Amino acid sequence: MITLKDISEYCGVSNSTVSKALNGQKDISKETAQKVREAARKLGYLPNSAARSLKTNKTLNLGVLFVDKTSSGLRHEYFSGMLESIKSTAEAKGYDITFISRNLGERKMSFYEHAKYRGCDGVVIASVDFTNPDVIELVNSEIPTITIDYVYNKCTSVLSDNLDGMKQIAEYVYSQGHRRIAIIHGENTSVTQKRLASFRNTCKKIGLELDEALFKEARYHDPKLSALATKELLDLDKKPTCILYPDDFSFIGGKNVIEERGLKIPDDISVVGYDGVLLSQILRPQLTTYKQDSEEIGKIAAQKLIEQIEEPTLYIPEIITVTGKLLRGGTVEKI
Amino acid sequence: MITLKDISEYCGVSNSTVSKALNGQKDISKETAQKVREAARKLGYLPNSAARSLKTNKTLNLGVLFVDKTSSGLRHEYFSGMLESIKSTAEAKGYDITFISRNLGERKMSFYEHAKYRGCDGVVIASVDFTNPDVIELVNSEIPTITIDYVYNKCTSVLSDNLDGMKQIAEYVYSQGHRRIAIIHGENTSVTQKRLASFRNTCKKIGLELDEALFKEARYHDPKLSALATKELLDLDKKPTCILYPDDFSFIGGKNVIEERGLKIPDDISVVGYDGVLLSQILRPQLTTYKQDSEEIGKIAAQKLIEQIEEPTLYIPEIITVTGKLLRGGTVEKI
DNA sequence: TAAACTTCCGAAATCGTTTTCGAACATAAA
DNA sequence: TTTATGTTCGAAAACGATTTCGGAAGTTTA
Repeated sequence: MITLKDISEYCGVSNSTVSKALNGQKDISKETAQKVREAARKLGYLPNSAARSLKTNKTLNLGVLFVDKTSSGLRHEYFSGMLESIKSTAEAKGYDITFISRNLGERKMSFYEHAKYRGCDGVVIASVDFTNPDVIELVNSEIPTITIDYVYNKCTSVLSDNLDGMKQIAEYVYSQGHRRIAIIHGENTSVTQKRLASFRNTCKKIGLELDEALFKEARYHDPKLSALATKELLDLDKKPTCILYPDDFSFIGGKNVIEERGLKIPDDISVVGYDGVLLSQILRPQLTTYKQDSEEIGKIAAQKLIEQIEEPTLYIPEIITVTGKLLRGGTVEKI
Repeated sequence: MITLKDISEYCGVSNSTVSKALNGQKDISKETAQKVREAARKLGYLPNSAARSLKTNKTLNLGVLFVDKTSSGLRHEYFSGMLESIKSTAEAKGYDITFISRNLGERKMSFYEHAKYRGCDGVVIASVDFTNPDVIELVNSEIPTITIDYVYNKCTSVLSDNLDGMKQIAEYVYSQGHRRIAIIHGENTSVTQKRLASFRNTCKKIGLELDEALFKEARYHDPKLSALATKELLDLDKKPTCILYPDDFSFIGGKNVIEERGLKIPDDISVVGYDGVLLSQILRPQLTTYKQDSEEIGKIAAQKLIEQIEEPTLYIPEIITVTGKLLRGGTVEKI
């Protein structure tokens, strides 16, 4: 392994000179710096990140916390897309990505301990149970953190605009003449709460009275539960003319039930998804849905986290909302 | 930050004693070891991984190389499932996962340099362009590597059994009476080559003569291209009775075309996918497909890599094939 | 010419571990 | 009693970088 020492011997200068030259300190003459850099290249020098971070207390390493209760986890395009985006943004700024988990071998660690042990400069928290004490410990620690789709008091959060999403969906569906709009919503999380609140609010604003019978719960990303909910809705005396699904993938479950009953989308019943995953736009008719900009969310999260790491004194927690876009597919019929 | 020194002062023993006690060396008396461990717990000691790996040259860190040309990358369930599995297997053995990329900040690095810089104890290589010189450099380096779905001479590889997959599909479809079987295959990769070879081979074995007009290429994970290929196939004078798709997701593209033409699956035409992603089993009728065991693949890859890292002297490169399972959905009609 | 700056470089301390080797002591064997 | 053996611990040297501080030139100013 080539170390600083090898270079210094090769160049006939000291250790410190080499280090400084390579790091672009300005108390090194141009000629020396040039000579050192060339030698480094020639010898194939690579800095040792362990040694470096031991001394500097920085690792250029970002943790990501990506666990979820339903364990659909990375299988969900919203998260895998976000991860890709976090990754490439971080890399462009010189940071690597490490997954934070709770158990490292036999040893059980809290998330905080793990992040600390790995020396993460910061952590992106997404798709977890935010009420978990371990998560809270991490957020309250000295390690810079940023959360996605959840707000804590003291750390920056990036939110997909669920208020806007549901508002746009509700308004659009209403504008197409629908008055009996059913909503199948996910389990009780802050995201679900926002979507529901926004739905109720928007309905109220446009003067649509709500029928509690049209509210059904079905866990996210679970087509079977959505199928069940769809059945219940279709069994109602006063059937909905439109069903909003918790996410695009879950919609497939509903779709099956609808088609089983010989109903046609959108002629007999209209449907709307949420997320705007690839699949939704491949289906025929294309699914009307709200596309969450998971890439933008990931990008901003990484950027803000890195800012916070590199300029801690300028840091002010903020809440950043990333709006998505209503994709008007062909699953909502004008009536 | 609590260091060894703090513990040693607290306990009134030396640095080395603390280190040895914490690492379970046996030249420390039970009483001392006990005392030290308690103090460590009480003070909230966490080892500094940078310092540790500086000294030991081990990081307990695994790199994963996950880039692909089509950049569907982690969005593909095959890979996201694999990653999850690699991650949890590695974690159980005390290893973390870091993504390896090529650019760290302004500095362009080769994959090898990156892995070396981060001190990865080993690297899992998947879903990349395996002919890339940078990948080859990494494989040929001193860093333990393991490849997925590609074989190099000197490193262990874990392969999804594409030969078996295509064989099972072909045999099954044949057994259902199909004689004009079209195959839409992915771009020219080693995976595609294997599937094609297996298809041709199986057909030959069962005495089915091949019609080159029934071979179409459409990039993986690209429903539009599959739709195109499907059109061409349906425009043939002698139409296929069954179409094999490169993957489940691409099938959706074909499905649209088929339904546009007023054909019904499986009554008018049979179809088969590949992968066995969640979606495929949600569709109605359920897609007949070959489920690749991406979790098993990830698990074995992580296990073997760790073995290689921890017992380098016992290491012998091997080729491990993970078979999947034919899922008999409802998209292949008996004729 | 002396004083005051600059510019460029190096010695050495330091980060927090692990590990080697020998010391000290106790115990067992001769 | 002497010798050999075992047990338990600590001093000190690494690992490979960064950084502080001061010294030696060379250059400018008074």
